[in-house]
Amino acid sequence: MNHSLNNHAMPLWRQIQQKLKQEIFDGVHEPGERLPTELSLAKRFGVNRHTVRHAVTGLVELGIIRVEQGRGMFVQEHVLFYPISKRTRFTETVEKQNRSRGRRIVSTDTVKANSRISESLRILRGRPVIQLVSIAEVDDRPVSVSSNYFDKSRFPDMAKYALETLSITESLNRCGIYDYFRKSTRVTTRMPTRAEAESLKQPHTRPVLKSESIDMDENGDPIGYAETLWAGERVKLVFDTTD
Amino acid sequence: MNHSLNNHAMPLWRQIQQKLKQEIFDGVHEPGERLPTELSLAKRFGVNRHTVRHAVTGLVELGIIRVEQGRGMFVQEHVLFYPISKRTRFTETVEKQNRSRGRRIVSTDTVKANSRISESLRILRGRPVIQLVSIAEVDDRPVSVSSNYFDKSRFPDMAKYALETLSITESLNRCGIYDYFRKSTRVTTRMPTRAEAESLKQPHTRPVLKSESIDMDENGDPIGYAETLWAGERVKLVFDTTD
DNA sequence: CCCTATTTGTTCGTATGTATC
DNA sequence: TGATACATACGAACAAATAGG
Repeated sequence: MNHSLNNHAMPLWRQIQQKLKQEIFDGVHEPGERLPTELSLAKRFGVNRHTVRHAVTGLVELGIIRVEQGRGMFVQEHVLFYPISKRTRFTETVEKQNRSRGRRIVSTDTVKANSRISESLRILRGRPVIQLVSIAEVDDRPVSVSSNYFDKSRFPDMAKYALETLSITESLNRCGIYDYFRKSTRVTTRMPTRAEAESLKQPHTRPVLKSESIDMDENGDPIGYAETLWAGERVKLVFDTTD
Repeated sequence: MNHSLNNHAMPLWRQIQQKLKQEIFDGVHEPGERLPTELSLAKRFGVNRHTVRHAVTGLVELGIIRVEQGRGMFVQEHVLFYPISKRTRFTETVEKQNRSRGRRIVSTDTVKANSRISESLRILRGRPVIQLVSIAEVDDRPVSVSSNYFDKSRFPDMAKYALETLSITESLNRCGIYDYFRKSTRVTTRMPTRAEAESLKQPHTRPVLKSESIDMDENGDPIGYAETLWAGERVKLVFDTTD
């Protein structure tokens, strides 16, 4: 019998559910952190393990808690809804969700276009392209690692501008591209390498989303190709096809 | 020295590359199958392991072979490019890629709308909805497992029609919906459960794509909500945002 | 590779209170 | 009052996944 809970004839499991919800809301358990085990929660509340499980199922349904067999229960991270439409802009997208954002340039380089890059940018294979590797962060946590590719002969100073402005959109502005549009986006999934998991600060046992996207100018000509890895647990790509 | 390869002064690695490509094209190694180990290939061609690796990297670049550290090299399955746009139809989509297709109804049921379903269909939580679980197959291999949800009060006979026609589009036709549109699609990734991996006939150590999609009628009112799991290794979702 | 400890998932059985007919 | 169904709660055992040595 637990007297601190036993009131109002409300079922035990519901009382526990509300208590846990409140604690998570109050920040007792941070997003992403592991919750106490079922057994220890059962002990704490003075109930059977089943009762705790019953309480938790509702919170899983609500997307507040995520359960992983053999690992434990975790407070669900706030997933970032990342809308992808004709005009996709990282900065605008995130600020609408009241999150802080940032971009870190990892490296800039000049490489030869492989088949995928050359097809996307409609240039010859082997031509020099500027590779821009960057990490996008939301609420001080990395959400994606991108490799952006630009035709070097068309945008010779992209690398410099990117390092100065830390923004793709702004860099393109300085190159004379005042507006651009998302042409297509391909999405797959795979397991990350150790290094990729490290960059995204996520366990390497969890999958990532991979997107290959092409941006174009007003004439429909490609201006940039990008391959982006997204932290699978913290991101939902949203495609709106209403118009 | 290997005399069967050594001709035309073509580099050994390139000869090996072409030989492997030819074998895969000829079906000696089936898509998805494991290739011989680097070492055994090296032995077979009478070259050093490095030479084989050099040959393989080119095939990886071309998307013909996939290498998984510690597991081996695999012939890349033909990925299905699944375009998602305003008008998304499974049948049309697949036939354009000259693949055979099929849909298997796993179960039909009447369940209560959870929060996600009710929000998507704009009905009250707990209202009865028809759940339609089906497996889509391409070239006799499952590519996705879908749960489609329809408001039971609006489409009371969906389950019956689906079992008869094995097609969502056709079933909606019989319900008086002669045209419908994709409203939005959300994409994430996660690891599959054992049962899900089994349904998709894929290793349970490989991730799946999850999409949550809403279809609407001409008036913009929702008519169906679906959660779909895609075999991550065999599918690329393609979002075209040109119009 | 096996082995072990930890943790969640599943399935039994049991008991009690409550609502309904 | 009795019969029945359902929700709540506990206990035990085993299965399955994970993590670490």
